[in-house]
Amino acid sequence: MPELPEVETIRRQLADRLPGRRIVAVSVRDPLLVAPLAPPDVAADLEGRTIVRVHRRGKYLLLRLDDGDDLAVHLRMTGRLHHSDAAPEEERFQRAVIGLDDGSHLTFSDQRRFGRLWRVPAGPAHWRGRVGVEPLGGAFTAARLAKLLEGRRAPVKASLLDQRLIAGIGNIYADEALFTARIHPRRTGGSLSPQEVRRLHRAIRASLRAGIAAGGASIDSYRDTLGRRGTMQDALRVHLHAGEPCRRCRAPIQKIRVAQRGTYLCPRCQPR
DNA sequence: CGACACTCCTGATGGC
DNA sequence: TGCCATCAGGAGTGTC
Repeated sequence: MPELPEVETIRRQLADRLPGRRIVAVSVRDPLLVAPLAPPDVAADLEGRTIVRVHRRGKYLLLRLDDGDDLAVHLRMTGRLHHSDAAPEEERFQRAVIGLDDGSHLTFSDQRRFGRLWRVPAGPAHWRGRVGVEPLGGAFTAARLAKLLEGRRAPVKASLLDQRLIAGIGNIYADEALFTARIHPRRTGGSLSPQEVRRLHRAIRASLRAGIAAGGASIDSYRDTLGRRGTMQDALRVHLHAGEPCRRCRAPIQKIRVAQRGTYLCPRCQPR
């Protein structure tokens, strides 16, 4: 599932190719993608606009339009964005095809139809309160993380997944970061020592950076904009490795459920 | 406000 | 082999 590293991989690819391109034709095949708006209205609204910049907020990909708004795209579980030089062939899970003035096409496809595409006003106001600090940005310090976790009684993993606190961490990188930091996912945020918070801070950034360097994790359906798989799935140390020996201590990796998510950990390296 | 359950979706999986 | 129930989960919403 696309998390920050996967969305960032897509962003970097599109940032090389989309700025300066004018949208000439929009075909929304699945009304759910743009609900509650109607596909023809969305098409008419976007056609003629020029994409000036490709940026990202957490897991939200943002295409800045020349009228000042952002076209926001969220891939959720199984969404994909594909950029092709020619018009794409019809495919079962195609939800929208955006034709650009150089003849290339941006295709949104999504098996499970959780993904969404919508227009938002540019700037931080829209995201304030909904999307928290960028974990790879300068504002995300160990002190900031400590403040976010201070007094929290929820499992620390639940807080890592809460997009209002930190933007872009999903189930994969939460598991990996907690393993690296040697913290049990069910520990409460408020129970972490300053040293543990520092370890977690470093581990979050290291895990996300590793994911970006690997071009994302293609566990299920994630592909980059050229249809290629990432390689981060091969570098995961606990996520999806239930029953296998821990790489650090050889104890069998456990799978438990935390915050309604399948959660992988080493019970010896990550004691409660 | 914080914590948590519920909901949306559909392909994959497991049991019988 | 076929059928059906269950599972997977990001984020928005509702409840206490």
